[in-house]
Amino acid sequence: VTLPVPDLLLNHDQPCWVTVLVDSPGAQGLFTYRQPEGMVVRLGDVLSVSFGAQQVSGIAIATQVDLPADLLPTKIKPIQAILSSGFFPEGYWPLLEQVASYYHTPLIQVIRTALPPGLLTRSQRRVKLLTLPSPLPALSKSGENLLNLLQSSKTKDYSWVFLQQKCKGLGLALQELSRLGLAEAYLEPPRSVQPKQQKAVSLITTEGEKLTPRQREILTLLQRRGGELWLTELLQIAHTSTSTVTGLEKKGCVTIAPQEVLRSEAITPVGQDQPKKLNAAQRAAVDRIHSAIGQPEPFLLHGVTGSGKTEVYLQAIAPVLASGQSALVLVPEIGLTPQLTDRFRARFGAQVAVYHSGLSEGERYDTWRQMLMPQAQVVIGTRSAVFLPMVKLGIVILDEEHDGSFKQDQPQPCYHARMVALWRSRLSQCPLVLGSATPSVETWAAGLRLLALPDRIEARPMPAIEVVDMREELKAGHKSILSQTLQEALRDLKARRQQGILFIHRRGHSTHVSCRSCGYVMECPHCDVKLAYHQTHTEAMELLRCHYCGYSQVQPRLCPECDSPYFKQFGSGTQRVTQELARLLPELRLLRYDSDTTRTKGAYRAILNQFAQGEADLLVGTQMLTKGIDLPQVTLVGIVSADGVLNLQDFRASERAYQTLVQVAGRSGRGKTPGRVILQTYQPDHPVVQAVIAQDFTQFMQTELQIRRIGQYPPITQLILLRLSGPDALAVQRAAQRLADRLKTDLDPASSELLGPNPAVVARVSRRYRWQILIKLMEKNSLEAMCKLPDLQEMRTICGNQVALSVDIDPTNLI
DNA sequence: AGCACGCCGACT
DNA sequence: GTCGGCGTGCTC
Repeated sequence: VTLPVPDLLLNHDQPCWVTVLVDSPGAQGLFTYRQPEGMVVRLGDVLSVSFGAQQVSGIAIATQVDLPADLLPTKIKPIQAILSSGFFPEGYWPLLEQVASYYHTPLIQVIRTALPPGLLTRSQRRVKLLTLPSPLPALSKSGENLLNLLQSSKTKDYSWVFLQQKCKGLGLALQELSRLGLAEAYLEPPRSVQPKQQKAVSLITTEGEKLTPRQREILTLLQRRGGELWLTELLQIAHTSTSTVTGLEKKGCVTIAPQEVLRSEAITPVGQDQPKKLNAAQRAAVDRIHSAIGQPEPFLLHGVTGSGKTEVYLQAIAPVLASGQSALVLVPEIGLTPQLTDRFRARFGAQVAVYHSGLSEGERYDTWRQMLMPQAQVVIGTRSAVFLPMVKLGIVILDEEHDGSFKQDQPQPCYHARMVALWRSRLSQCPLVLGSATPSVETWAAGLRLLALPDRIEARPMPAIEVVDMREELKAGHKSILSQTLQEALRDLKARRQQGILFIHRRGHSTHVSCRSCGYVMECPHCDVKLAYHQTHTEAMELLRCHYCGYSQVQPRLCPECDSPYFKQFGSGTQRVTQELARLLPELRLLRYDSDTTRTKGAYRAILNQFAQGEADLLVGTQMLTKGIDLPQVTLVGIVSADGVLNLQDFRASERAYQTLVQVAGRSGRGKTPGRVILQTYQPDHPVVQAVIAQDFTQFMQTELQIRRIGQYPPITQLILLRLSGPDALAVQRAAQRLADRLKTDLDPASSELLGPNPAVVARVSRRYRWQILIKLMEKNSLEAMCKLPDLQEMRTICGNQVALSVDIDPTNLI
């Protein structure tokens, strides 16, 4: 489909048929609808149409004067409603098309990803309980079952899909209940997010005949407040009621009209901030970005930890805003970087908006609309923000560009925000700045213009990295997981009233639970993975949770296999370390910073604030500590064990380990006092450890690229991962085989390689069996070399309807 | 997704 | 001989 220029009005002189891209799972495609009289549909509008038995959303794509010959006019249904108009700015469609074609995803699915959630909707079939007669009539088994199920719900109302899973023979059971008048099925109409309206009172004149003293009072109050107030505000300030104000409206003194209000996150007031003085490298970087304004030039801003990248972003953006254009700033996880948003707000004030999945549907909808306004704005957002419809985009910044969360690997499109950002910069003719202390191999190899910040700000030194060989510790008879060196350093910390960070790597996210008597390991009943142990801090309950499907259960006291009481979580990083710390250094005050303690909203900020105010000496945490937190008072970073990071089995293992270690180490010595890093490992000679100590990024990249070249891995080659899954193991395996056979005939063996089909590493998730096929394309000429795959629809047909297929271009997660 | 249509197995 | 399961296909 080629999408239209959105602003064309449909022609009303002739009978007008509208081609609609319908959003329905089974039938993504184009359907023709009639534009009813009195309705003005614009191309690009989000519509509500009836489709089969349900109401679905669709996008107006094109118009036709004549109906295609194979369609009878009587079959055509009218458009039900326009849900939203003008949601796509000019020049936006090519971006969606690019994403759809590169990532082999149906266009409507790309649109669904791009638009704020809740805008595209469909009707839902639901069942609700009507009455409950006290002498219960005789019911069949399934009827009784359904009745009980409905009663157990608070709202006495369930979706059809949900009941289908719970209740065998649902159709029959419902027929029975509805015959007796007990329950009924209904179609819930689609409900889409709408702008929030509030009544506003505007002053027309303070003069009028027969005004009461109270009314005069209100008018002067309104005048003093600038002539316009929300009705609710006015009522509160003037201590009056609606009737008085409507009285004023009748006398023609004021108007009361609904106005759109924006639902936006409450802004925490932050102080004013002035541009800081730049060092030479920062100055050069800012200047080069400025000279590229108006051109689609991509830059790699490679600045060591603490080199002041944020200040470069801020000053790069300033003239863009001054010229009336907007800036898009992408970050890995907004919750983890409250400090960044604070700095942007302190510099640019109310022009700064945020956009991420933590916002409510209404807030995301409103931010989207806000971005359609022509004035200059800054938006800071996560991956999905790359699709925000900035009208005049002047610069795109992608911070921590190496971070894995920019890649979506779950529903299609499996896009990488960095790639989409590159396309946006081209379509908007504006520079793109990729920033990182540890750029990804892909970006490094792409040969972008390099802006280097080799030194920390104010010429502060990089922290000294000391490696502690844990084998020597053991030989010397020290069995603690905290080496003598680290213990001393921690003691020293307390003595000097300084603060430190202790980094613990937990493989995956957490630890598993096993029996010390028989070796039994708790696994998820729906997936082929071990359950992870979590201690909930609210209720002192021990939970086991599956990270793949969300299943959770209370930790059993005894082993389910052999009833042994020695049934405990195993190798827990955080817990073992905190126990050890309590034993060896009881005077040290700790704060935990990990997924268990930061689960609730705002917890990150709270913990960081506590730490910043000196309520603890040591911050103990996991991976999250690597994500761009800036704590100038930290002088010591301890890495309890680098080994967990080093021993991952993936061609990107070295790259990830290097990034993690360098980022953690970089938290040390960002303030005036020089920092120190103590890295404990059993493999001090490991090349990654050596590279981290040497603090020579270019050298590390050269070696790494060499390894990728020899092993024929990305970015030298390009990967495509086809994931198949379904409830029937054999059906999935056979579909994978059929698909692989078909691909073999399509792909040129000289330039590509087919690996698999193989069962996925985690072979079962949520009771679905998973297989995968990996395609390796040997030649990769540009960052976005396109590959020739069979049509998605065709591949899905080969898989059959009980096996789902998803295409992941440039996968980063091969599990 | 939700529904109609149509083909096989268990019951009156 | 019929009822009702569920696999297949269509929805402007």
